[in-house]
Amino acid sequence: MVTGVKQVRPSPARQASTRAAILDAAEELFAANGFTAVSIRDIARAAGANPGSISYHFGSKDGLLLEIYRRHCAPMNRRRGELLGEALRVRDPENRLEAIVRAYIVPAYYSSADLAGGGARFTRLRAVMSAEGNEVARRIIADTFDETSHAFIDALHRQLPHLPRATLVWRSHFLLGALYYSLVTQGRVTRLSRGEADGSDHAAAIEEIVRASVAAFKAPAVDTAPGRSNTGASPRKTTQRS
Amino acid sequence: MVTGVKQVRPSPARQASTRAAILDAAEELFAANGFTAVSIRDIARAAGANPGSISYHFGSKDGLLLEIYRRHCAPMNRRRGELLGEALRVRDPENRLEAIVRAYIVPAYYSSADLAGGGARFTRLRAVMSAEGNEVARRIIADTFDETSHAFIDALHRQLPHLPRATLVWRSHFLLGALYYSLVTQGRVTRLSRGEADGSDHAAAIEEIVRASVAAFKAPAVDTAPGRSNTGASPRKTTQRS
DNA sequence: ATAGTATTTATACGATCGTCTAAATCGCTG
DNA sequence: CAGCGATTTAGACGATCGTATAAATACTAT
Repeated sequence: MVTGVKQVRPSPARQASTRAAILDAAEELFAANGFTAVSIRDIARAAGANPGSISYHFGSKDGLLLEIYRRHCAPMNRRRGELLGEALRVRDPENRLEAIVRAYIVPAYYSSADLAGGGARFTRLRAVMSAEGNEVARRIIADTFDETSHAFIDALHRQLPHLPRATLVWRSHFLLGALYYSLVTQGRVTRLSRGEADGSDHAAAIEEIVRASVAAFKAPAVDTAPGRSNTGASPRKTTQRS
Repeated sequence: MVTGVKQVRPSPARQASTRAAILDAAEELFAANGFTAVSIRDIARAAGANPGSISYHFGSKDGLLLEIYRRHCAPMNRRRGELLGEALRVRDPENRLEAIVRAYIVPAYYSSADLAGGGARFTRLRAVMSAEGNEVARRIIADTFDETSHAFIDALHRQLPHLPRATLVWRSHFLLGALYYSLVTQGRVTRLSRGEADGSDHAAAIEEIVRASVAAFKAPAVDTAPGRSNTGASPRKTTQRS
């Protein structure tokens, strides 16, 4: 069955360039339009390659997606680990919290040097695959990203020991959602702010997310006891448990 | 044709039941798997209907999606308007801010009475369409939701006049992203919290998002002047403008 | 009950999907 | 230069896609 992934060792032919062009094109197209909506032929056309060469290099469409994840996950999470290590050495607790948050966010935009600009593109792709419920992506996330997220949450927990872990998980989840959405729907920020903000300005987005997330993390935990009063919004306020 | 939802109207034929069954099935499938990945035949099978009847009732696949939006948008945004009006009448400024935020969030989970449980499902669908860059959805969002979002941001601006509008747009954007992601990836919260939190508990999710968002909105604005010092995280800190 | 309309059904169409095969071409090595 | 493995190419396969059509059926109104 054409094996799966070839062994890129003796550096043969123009293989490297075609392979990289396919990966780049697929990443861009998947991130912009979703997995199912993009055909093998679309990718081949964008990469200037033959549809058959995609099967040759990656075996299948799933194999191509898997390889896209492979080339990004390791550098991104390694960078996150480095920055988290640096953050934990920050003396001032206030600055340390921000540094931890920043260590989680920044590599999602700028992952590694050799894939210039690819960090944000790959993160956008992750957002789209997550929304589509892609099975390949789901498996990789559980295998690879949960570990990094746990390390991040542990660091937050040491920093904010008065908050339950569940609270930190929720807020990390919101942070990731905000980050994803900022990459998926960039035009809306520009439009709603009437040009006052630029939704495609990654540097600005990072600063805004950091500021908002740090404030969110520092908020007191939600009181989970039943019978809270609210502003009369929810029609069904049963406070169900487990 | 044992459809679930009744529609006691002038009751022409079994039209109402089939039509509603198709809408329900399509909404569920689109929200779970994306637009392109779900075929007309999938929907027909799930709805217990004939593929041809979808063309008959909705003209095309795009027409079906459009109708899904149509039946949800008006009730959801009307409810948001009502709750925003109530929120603005809250005396205490602290509670008023929370009420405003709640007015934006709650209808996304519980939109209207006659579409029980459909609010969260439709919001999840919006999240997925947004991620996929669906053109039908994009047009509807710009036409319908921007107005509601502007009203929401205006209310926030009156409440927090010291913050630039751009800051409020960013944070509203993050709020929406968090909300979307909490509906798209519910299992991850449960998994990362090791069962301490339930990602599918909408009531809990609302309280967590409200708490986190209110805190985020109250944070001071990001200093947009160039040359800020940071904790040494970002490799490229150029603070580019426009 | 019968006529007429609304809806559902079976079926077919052309297009496009992911994948496979075999031949052509490339780039290196002996 | 000849040979050979690596890569690219053109083409075809069956499956499935969205949609249209015409016949069959269900319902309403007279």
